[in-house]
Amino acid sequence: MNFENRKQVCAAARKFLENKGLRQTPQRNAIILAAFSTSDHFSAEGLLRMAREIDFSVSRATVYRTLPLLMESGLLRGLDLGNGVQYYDPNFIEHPTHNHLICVDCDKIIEFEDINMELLKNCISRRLGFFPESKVLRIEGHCEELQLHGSCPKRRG
Amino acid sequence: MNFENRKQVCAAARKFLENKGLRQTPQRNAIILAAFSTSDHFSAEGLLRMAREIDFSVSRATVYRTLPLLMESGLLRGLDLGNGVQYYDPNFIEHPTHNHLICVDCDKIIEFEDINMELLKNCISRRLGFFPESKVLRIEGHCEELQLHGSCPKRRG
DNA sequence: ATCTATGCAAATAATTTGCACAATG
DNA sequence: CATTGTGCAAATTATTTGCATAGAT
Repeated sequence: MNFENRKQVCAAARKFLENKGLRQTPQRNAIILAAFSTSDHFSAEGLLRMAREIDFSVSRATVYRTLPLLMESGLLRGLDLGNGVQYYDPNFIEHPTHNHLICVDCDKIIEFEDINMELLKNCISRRLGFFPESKVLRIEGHCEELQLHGSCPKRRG
Repeated sequence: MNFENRKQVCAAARKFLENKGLRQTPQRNAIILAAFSTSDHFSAEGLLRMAREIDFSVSRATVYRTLPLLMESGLLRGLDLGNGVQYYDPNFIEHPTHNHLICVDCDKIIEFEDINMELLKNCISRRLGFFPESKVLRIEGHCEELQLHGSCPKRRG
C-alpha cells in the first residue's frame, strides 16, 4: 500500500469517527496513523508502542478503546495467529477477501486473494442455506526455505 | 459419530499417552471420555464440567494440562469463535478437513467438508511455494431462520 | 455547562505454574 | 524409592472498567 492510500485510509477512519459523533483527538489520530502506516499485523501492545512513537501521551486504555472502533469501521480486521494474543490486520480495505498462509517454521505470513476461493465459498454457503458475510481462511504449512536451503534463517525457537 | 467410534477415539487417546510414556489416570480418562463423548465444541471450562460429571476429582489444572496433549495427539483441534475463549473441536478425526459455517444471528455452527476446497487449498499453497499442513476455514453469515421465518428462535442477545 | 475522552490503576477472565502430597511402576 | 500426576492456590497475561480529571462544543 503506498503513501497516498494510507493517507486515505486514515482519513476514512477519522471520517468514520466523525459520522459516529465521536471526536478526533491527538491520541486517536496517533493510533490511527500508527495502525495504517504499516501493512504488518500487530497486537494491541504493538500498536501502543507504535502510537507512542507519534504521541507519547497515548495510553494503553485508549488503544484498547479505539481498536473496537476501527474494527467496527471495517478498516481493521482481527487475526488469530494461534497464540492467545489478538492480532490486527490493516490490509482488508485494499484486499477485502485476502487470506493468510503461515509458515510453521519461521512464522512468515503471505497474504493472497483468490477469486476461485471466493466463488467456492459463496457456492458452498448457499448450498447449506447460509448467506455468507465474511470468512477466515488460514493455511499453515512450510515455506520453501527449509526445502531449498536446508535451513530457514528465520526459524523459530 | 456413533458409540463405537467414540470408544475407538478414546482408546486412541489412551494409546497416545501410553506411547508417550505417560500414565493413564482416572482423571485423564474422565477428561478423554468427556471430550469425545460429544460432537459439540467445548471450552476448557466446559470440558471441566463434563469431566467432573464422570469423576468429580478432576481439577481445572489437569484439564488445562491434558488439553495440549490431546491437541498433540491430533485427536482434538482448537477452534476460535471470535470471543476471547479457546474452544476445542473433537470431530477432526472423523472429518479431518472439515470447516465451519457460523451464523452471526444465532451462533449455529454447521460443519462441512468439501473436496474442491481441499484441492483449491493445495493448488494455491503450492503456487505460492508452500507445503500445506493444515487449514482453518470459518465462514460467518446468516442462516435461513431469519429469512424464512422472519425471526430466529435462537437469536443472540 | 455539558458531553466526551483520557490516563491511571484496579478489576476481570482465561490460562499457567510452583509446590507439597498422592499414586504408580 | 524414584518418577509421574494431582489439586490447590498463587502468578501471569491480555483485556476491560471505574473514576477523577482534562478537553471540546
